[in-house]
Amino acid sequence: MTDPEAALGLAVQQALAAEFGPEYGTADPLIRPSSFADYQSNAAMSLARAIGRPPRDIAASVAARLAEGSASATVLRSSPGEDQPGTDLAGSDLVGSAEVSGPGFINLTLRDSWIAAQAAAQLRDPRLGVPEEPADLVVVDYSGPNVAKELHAGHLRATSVGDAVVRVLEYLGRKVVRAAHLGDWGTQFGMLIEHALDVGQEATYKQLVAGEFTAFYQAARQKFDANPDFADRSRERVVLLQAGDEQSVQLWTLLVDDSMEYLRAIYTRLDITLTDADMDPESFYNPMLADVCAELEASGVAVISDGALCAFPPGFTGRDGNPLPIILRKSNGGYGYGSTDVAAIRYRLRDLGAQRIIYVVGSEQNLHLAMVFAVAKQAGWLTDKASAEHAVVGLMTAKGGGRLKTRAGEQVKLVQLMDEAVERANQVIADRYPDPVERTRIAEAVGIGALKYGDLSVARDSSYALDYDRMLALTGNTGPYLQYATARIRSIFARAGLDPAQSSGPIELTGQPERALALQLAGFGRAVAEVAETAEPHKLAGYLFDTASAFTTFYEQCPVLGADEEIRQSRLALCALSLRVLVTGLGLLGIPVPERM
RNA sequence: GCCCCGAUAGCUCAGUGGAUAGAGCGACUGCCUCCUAAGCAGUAGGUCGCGCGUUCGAGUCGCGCUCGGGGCGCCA
Repeated sequence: MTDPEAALGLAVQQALAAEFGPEYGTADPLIRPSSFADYQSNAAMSLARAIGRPPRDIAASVAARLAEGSASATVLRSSPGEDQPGTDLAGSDLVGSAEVSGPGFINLTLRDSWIAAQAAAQLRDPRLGVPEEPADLVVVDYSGPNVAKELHAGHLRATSVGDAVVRVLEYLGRKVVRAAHLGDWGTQFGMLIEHALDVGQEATYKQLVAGEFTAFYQAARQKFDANPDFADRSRERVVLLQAGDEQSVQLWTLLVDDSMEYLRAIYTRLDITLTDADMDPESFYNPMLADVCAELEASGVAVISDGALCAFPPGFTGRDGNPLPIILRKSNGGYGYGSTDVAAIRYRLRDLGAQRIIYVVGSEQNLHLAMVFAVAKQAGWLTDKASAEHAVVGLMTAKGGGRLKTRAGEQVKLVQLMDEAVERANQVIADRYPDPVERTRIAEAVGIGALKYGDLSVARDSSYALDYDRMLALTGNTGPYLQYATARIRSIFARAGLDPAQSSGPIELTGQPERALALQLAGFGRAVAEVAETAEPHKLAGYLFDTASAFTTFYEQCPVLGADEEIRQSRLALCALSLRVLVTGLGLLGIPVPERM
């Protein structure tokens, strides 16, 4: 099983090396999808100057060599150490035609027999052609839940994107630590505890058990903003809490436990793989904070400024042009998010041994995270053996494009969004399934699928308005479209009384829709690997949509069950492969796949 | 004031320095005696915000603008 782009790239490199010398065997073959052929190589133009010949001449000799299939004579690896088992490059089997066009494009068409063989191999491969990557440890920080605050619509993206990234990394063989950095330890908890003391423990318990986090939080917040005395008490209360004061801890535990129950329920319904063990509460870092501060102060990374312990990573300046700090310990002795974030990155790098940390976090934290990374570098925790990256998540905006204001009631709870999604799906299928249980199950899968796919199918860093019609669409490039393709495939097998898992071909491509589908399916491994590399699930979403489109075209034009036996077997195999790619891909995005719809 | 992000079809968005910039929605025209019409085939719709530059070649890279969003010391 070989990725066509990689196979062609290697073939072009071999041709270049054979024609112009071994130094060109490592040049970028610039393989791109083409509207004039399966792929094109643009290497002739980029190498014209170095080789010292007109691009069309270069293209012509490469094309001639590719067409005659002698490229396999000298086997060159694209880079030393990069071993690709199964990259069997008999050029004569691979390239059907190579033609020069325009200023020096080489239009490359694959042989049908090669594509068919790849599809057959992919069907036999338990990994569907997805490469295996080293078991490096990757920490993915995502979702960003808070104790005593309900998840709102804006949490959806950081949650679904992070979860998709996690699933993809694990599928590729990486070792992944999920970290939902649970906000449970900041000033706001001083505020909440003070408020709880004001209203009494009994009333607090009642309100929280009823799930009215938001109301409770907002009441506290209002007092905090309006009443300086209350605000001061709150800040003092955090210090007490962080120092382990019994009464404070007791009330805090109440808040945490209730919130966890709420989060478990919503993650389960959204099919998010986060469990209790993946919660990475800020309070977890509390015992490390003093030591982190001591270490940074000893190494000179942190200094006292205005009574607070601050790190001033180089290159960051504030409004007034002065160096900008990360506050590690506040002047009253308390710790804030700067402290825990710095402690967390030390823990992840030094204690867990993470080789990569991906922060799937809102764009508004860009500066803060850049400073955290800078401090980690200064401290010597973040070296060139590891990486920390901010996978920026776009902000959800109000209709006009500004901030969503909680006060103005613009914040929509994530649960409301989910309910509405399922309700819309329900309406579409209201008269479709006799069994109400099955109907409910399908509506749930379709609604949640639409919601998640809607968020996962756009670049994660684009900001976006809360728009039900857009987010919950059920037709077109949507989750249900992909789900529907799988349901149709299953229906074919069900009608014939066959098990897709038993379908093995052989595969023979008798027409354009079959050929296009098989070629599309071959790109699965590349699409998955790309998501891991960039932490951008929308690339997989786009790939799956193209795959479902290719399948649907095939479905419309190539009857399966009514075909002659040989063609029937081949088409059943293509169906089986399509089904596995789509189901696996949707699984990697965390989108449920109903059997029928 | 400084920093980060964005501006592509009526709307929402893709787009790896390559040829004639693509989807979906919406609009319009067709398609259910045929494996599920949540579908398919087709039509219309673009000075890729503006200017200059780099390049054989720029929606893509650089610089300067305009407009919008976000951020910039004890909230997270």
